[in-house]
Amino acid sequence: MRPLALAMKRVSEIPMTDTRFDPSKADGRWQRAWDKAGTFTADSNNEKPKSYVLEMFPYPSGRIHMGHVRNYTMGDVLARYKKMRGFEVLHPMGWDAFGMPAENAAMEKKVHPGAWTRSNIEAMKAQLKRIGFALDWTREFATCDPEYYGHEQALFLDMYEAGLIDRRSSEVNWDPVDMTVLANEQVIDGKGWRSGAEVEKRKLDQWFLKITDFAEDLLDGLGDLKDWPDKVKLMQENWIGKSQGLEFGFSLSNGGTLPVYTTRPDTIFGASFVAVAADHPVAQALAGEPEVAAFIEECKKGGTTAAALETAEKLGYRTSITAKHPFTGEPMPLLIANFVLMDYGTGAIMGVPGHDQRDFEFATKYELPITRVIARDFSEASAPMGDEAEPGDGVCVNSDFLDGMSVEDGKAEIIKRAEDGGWGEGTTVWRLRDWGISRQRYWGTPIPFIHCDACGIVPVPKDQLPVTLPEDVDFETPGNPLERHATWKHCACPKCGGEARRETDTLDTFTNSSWYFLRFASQPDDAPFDADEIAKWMPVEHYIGGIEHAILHLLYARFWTRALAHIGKFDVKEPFASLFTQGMVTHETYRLGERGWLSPSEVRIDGEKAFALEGGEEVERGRVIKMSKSKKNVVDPDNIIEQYGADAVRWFMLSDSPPERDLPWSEAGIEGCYRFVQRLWRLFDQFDDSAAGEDKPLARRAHQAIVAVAEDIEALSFNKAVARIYELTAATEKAAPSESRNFAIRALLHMVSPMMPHLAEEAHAKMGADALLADAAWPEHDKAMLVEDEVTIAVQHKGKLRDTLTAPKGASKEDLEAMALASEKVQRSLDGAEVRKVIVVPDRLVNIVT
RNA sequence: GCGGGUGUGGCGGAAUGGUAGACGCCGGGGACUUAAAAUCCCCUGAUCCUAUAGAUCGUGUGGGUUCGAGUCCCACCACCCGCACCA
Repeated sequence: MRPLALAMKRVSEIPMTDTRFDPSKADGRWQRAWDKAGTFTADSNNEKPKSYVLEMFPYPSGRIHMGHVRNYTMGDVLARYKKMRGFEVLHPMGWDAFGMPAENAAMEKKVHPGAWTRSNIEAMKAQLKRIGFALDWTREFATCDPEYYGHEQALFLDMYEAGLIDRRSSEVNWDPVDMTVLANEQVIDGKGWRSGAEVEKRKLDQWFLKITDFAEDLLDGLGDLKDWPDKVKLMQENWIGKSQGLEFGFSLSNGGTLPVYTTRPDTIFGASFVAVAADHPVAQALAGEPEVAAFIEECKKGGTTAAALETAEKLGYRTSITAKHPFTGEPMPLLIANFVLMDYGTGAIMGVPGHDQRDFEFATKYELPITRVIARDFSEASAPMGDEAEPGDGVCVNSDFLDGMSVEDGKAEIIKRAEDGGWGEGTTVWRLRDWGISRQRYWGTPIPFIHCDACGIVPVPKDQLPVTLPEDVDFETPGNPLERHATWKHCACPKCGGEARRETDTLDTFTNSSWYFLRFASQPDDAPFDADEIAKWMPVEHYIGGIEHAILHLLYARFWTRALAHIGKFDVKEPFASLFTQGMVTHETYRLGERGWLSPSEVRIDGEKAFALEGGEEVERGRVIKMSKSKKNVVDPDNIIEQYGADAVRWFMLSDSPPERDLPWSEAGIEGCYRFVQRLWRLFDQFDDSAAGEDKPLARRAHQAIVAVAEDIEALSFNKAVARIYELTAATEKAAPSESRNFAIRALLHMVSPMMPHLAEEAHAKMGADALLADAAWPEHDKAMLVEDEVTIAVQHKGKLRDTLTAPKGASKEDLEAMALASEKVQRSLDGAEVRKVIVVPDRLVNIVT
């Protein structure tokens, strides 16, 4: 730790004086004042326009980290700014409290997941309070509260009623370490998103939410999300994966029909084989033959990781079956192929080697015919194929009646003929799958269903909700504690009264976060939410969180909102009007041979080099990457706040880096922020009631800053707002006392109040105010003061700057040209050359062309 | 492979087609002080130079459009992210 940091500790013990702001006293004082006054309690019963500012609620892992601080500081500035602008602001906080880590803790530390979660929430809430966030804590809840998940169960039953929920046997992603099913979205590179274990395929009875019913709607809706990052919209679009093509049947030589799906019906005359997935019924029917069985086994072995797929060789097995081409009637071989996926399309394809790279590689290997049916130009119909497929655009060739047609027309023509002939139809295929939500875990929302031998699957009657989790569970053995609990699952069938069993699966935690924003907006006891309140607050005006939720959470939340609107709960389609994905907080890494990674607090920086505090050896300074426990490059917010106060940390979070990019944490940076807190404190102290007189240039800068900072905040360009505040601060410091200077000081006080609320309140009170600054309005600006009366004109010759001159605003082109030519520097540059043309941009520049 | 993003001083980054490097950090020099901390002031892209002046170069690379390009267009390079045997 650097000497300055040590000095800070002493500083905090020095009483607050005119020249020193003491956050250790002020922070708590104002946090209590806001609490007591209910300053940030949202009230829907007034005429003010409403604004809902929301940050993605945290998982209560134990400690707040810098990423949270950055995320919530941005939201906090927006919430406080909106309030200053006359909006009634809803800015709530809660806890995404179900999930695996609680169960892992239960296994490792022998604590109940609920107790572990509750104590984490308590600790993290205290941390958030210390940062002074303008949150409406009256609406706080945790998703593990029975009231919350009980309402979730009710919504689940409503969705079941409406046919949006399915129970079916399905091949699922099974995580052998967490011993649970995972959604496709939770499988990353073939591994479980939490455990990192290689995911296996299993067939299980599962509950599904029919998100695919909304595929088209979810895709179309992206078009309306004007204030979402294009990147996120694209990721969702790709994930939903709409593709249009033709589904048709091949007549097989064994008498059957094989449905295939293709997006390129225009290339049908280039088809030279047909291939099915290893687990396709046609392949399975042949599994009696030992050779086929062996091949199918071989196909299953291949890894599913990206690297494995990249290098995986295309394998095929040629069956004795042939398929008849629908137009030429030619028999084509049917193969079993490892690259055909059972769960996309029909699990079978027509192979067109000339115009699909995979088919090309496959055909080359198994010596199947490769014909050109698309060419760049009709005259190139007989051009030989190269050593790659040609998947691009062109015209149809060697294709009978399609010859000469564009790819697009060719597609339409084949689809039309297939439909007219009754052997196929144009279809849409989606990449998106239904959302499997069953989890064989304890710490989640119990699925409110009962299995009865006589009545089948029976929903739990709503008056029996919530179905709560049993408290007495053990985590000694792997698997689902609900399943092996002695009594919990045994119950009476609500229909026949006979003996029955509760569903022991719980809901995927992503269901908890799919509607929490609705519960924040209204919290009646007897219903999940109130439609009138929803109408007042929704949609969320600003939603801020990490890019890692671009698909999972954000797609699910959009789906739930649509589904609930679909069943008539309210009239909101999109939950989040604007979305902002903030960058990560990063830090340099330190590594020392055998000792491995060192944390920043174990390292002393000296110029270019770094040394271990313990032992003094030189340490290797590594890349600046996301703060993570494993690399030890973390900085604990609590320690920083204790040293520098909440406002310095908040200011750091907003400074320098644009909010969507990564923010490198540095000791020097936070010290600079602390210095600025103190600098402002001294400036605020110079507010002087007795000062008189006008300082027009300073007043003008203040008015301009009021407008510019507001624009920057609204654009979430906090780094620019910060820079402008620095500029106005410097100008104000230099100015002599005047009424204008007092105005500038007050403007600064108000402008920094969303960012450094404690300092601002303290200074505000010291200036004699008895109301809270948090309730004050954004400063007014005078339009007349925005306009300069003198401007600086750049004078260029040969495209280079030669001189600058000061001219009255609005000076005529002729005057500017004359002034420019009169410049000694310009004349020297011209050196007698003939002026051919002079370009004058009023109030900006003069460019002389010779 | 497909899709997207980024590239500007030592560092983070500013810049409606119009003075590139605002603002912050680092660094250097100075003032104040017995000394230190804190604070304040000045300098700080590179090169040349006859040095309070001036010139040239400079926003990943190469072209183009323009009176004028970090910004627009074309081609390329590097890095980062997402998806991926999706027919």
